Amino acid sequence: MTEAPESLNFLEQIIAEDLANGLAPDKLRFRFPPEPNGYLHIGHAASICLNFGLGKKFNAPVNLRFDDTNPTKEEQEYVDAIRYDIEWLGFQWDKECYSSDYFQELYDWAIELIKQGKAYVDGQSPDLIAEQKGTPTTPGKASPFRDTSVEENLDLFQRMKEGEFEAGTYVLRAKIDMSSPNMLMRDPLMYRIVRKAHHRTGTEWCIYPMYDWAHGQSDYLEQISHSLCTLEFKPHRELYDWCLDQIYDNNKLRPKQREFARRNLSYTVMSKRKLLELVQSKTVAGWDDPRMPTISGLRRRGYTPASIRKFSELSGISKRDGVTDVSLLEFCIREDLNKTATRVMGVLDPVKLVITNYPEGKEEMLVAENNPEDPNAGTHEVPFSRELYIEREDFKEEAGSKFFRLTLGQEVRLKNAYIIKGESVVKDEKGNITEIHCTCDLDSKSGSGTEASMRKVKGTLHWVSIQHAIKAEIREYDRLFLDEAPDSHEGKDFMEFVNPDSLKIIKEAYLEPFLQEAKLDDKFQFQRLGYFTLDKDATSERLIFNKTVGLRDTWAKQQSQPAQQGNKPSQPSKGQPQGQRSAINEIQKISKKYTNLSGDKLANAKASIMNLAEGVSYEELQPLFNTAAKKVGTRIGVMITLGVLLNKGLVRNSEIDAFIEAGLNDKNELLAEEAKAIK
RNA sequence: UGCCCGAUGGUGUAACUGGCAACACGUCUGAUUUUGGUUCAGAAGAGUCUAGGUUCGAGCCCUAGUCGGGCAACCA
Repeated sequence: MTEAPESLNFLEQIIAEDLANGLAPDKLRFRFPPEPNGYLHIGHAASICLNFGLGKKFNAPVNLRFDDTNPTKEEQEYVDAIRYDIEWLGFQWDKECYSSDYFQELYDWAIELIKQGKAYVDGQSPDLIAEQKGTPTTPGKASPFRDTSVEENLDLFQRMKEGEFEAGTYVLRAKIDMSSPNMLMRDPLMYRIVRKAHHRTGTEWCIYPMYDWAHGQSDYLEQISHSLCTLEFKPHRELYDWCLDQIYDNNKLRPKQREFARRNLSYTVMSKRKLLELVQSKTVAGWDDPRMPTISGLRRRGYTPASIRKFSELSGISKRDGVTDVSLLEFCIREDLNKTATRVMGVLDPVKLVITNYPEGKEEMLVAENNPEDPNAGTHEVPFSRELYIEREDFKEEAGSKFFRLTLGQEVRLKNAYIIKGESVVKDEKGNITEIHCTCDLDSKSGSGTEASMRKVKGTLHWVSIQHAIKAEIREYDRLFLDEAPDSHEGKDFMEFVNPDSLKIIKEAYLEPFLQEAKLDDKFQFQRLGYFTLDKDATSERLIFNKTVGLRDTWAKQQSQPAQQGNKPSQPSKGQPQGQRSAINEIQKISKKYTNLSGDKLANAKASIMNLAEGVSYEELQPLFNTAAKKVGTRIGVMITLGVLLNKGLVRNSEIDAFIEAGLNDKNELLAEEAKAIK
């Protein structure tokens, strides 16, 4: 009977509260308000999924509104791209709106404000106006135009509209409060003159409203109930409300602005300006370069709409800014593709394998399962013959017992084919392996049901038949930046962290012929390698596949651990290394619950700490002197450890004395006791 | 020097509004496996920024600090 308590994010809670306080459910309406000045990225996807998700959850319409009040930056190209991306993500908007649809209403309201003495035309230079604004800590000064008469303001504003003045000569300002602690309330600009054709209104207007005068009013006109934006707009809320106050009619719904944290992804940047810089500097091939965090880039890379929606869902919504690890995004796409991608075989770094006991000239078609996760996915045929390619790294002449691949004298299975045994290698004069010779157990054909075919072997390799293989270009991508948060370093430009090896092109890889028929949106798993999708540059003569993401690879992980190779950007490693625990960590762990113990258990804990303390250095211990007073257990553990170190000849210093002194004076008897013992 | 916002495992979020700090990713074991994938079972990892206070009881409420972020575009 009791439902699992559904956990709402803070915005859903606000909406639920409004509903509980009497807001009619059919009044709910949301909007996604992009400025058409760039392409959508994964951060926008969070906002899209939030707004459209809310619409779905509360059964409310969601408008798509292009916030197009600045013709110097905005273009139809972006409008089209944004529309496409949202639909591709799987969302449908109710009304398609444009701020520019409201230019007339906005203008009329501005006239009203002037008439009420709440707005004035300012003819000063931008510099002067900025100077008069003051600073966050010092109040601003009134403009000499602040007290211009209503009639004169009306006349000036009219002439602004009619194009009598040059761009930059006059602006309309709201008359609010030049000494407000909120800089945005210091007589903000409402209108400026811009001499540029607008992508929708053409040259009809030469004055354009600013964001603050347009956004809330647009929400109001569309009767948006909840206007959700990112954190940096928080200070705008006061102005948003002020603007609404000027025009608000009690019979209508009053929109409410609320703010949430934007979604950042590790190892990339997310601002349109920086993405544009990557494009313009030719660091990437375009907005839809598969390394870009744009929706179009992710799409080209092979990400699915479902995976991006899942990512947004798992990331959640909050008011605290942070960086979400790309591993979550990768998890989402693997999860989706594992269930849907067709399994195929392709060899990226080939070495020739000859099956010496397989008849020359013979070829046979073998059956390959399209997707083991989906019994209804069917099968396809794959040609087999005496000479194959296998992956170079799948063979070692001599290998340890942990190598589950082909070695001399060992058996492995060729996926969907036969069990083979490595026999000998052919090398060139430099000692490079040019051919591997093996024999195969002709009774072991996969799916034949013979006893031989059921045999357990150490590993399974993917392969292609040389004579049947088709060639293709493969593009593998690595993270675009070497740093987890490339734009978070003061004094360093994010471009310094660009990963020079983010793109690896394999000009000639060998694929099974089934792939000749691949179409643009098809998703494949190249078995044991990863997920791949056809690139839009591909033609039937020249196939090109993008690697979306690799399979999880515990083998590669093991390999790179001891060597600690620097060729792959290492995982973020803040704090303690995981998996192993040092003595000091162990002491902390035991100490934590120290005060809950008594009798034998207490004695045992103390003994363990003293024992572990033998392996602790002063450098490790010293930082723990700052342990919060309330973490008594930890401080006791530190005190005991300190005692052991002092016993071993550690020289006292002021830090140590201070720590002991604090312990002596502590309310906790156990701590005071330990302190006394080493005083 | 002002105003606003935030702070919970390595990361992202929860904690039904004061009651045993949970979930996911990641990490590590083990089992299964014709993908070193998937799946399954398990583990480690948090004294909830600090110091006080209210309370039988505080991640949550109050006070004061600390740290981080935002705010002075004719951008949105």
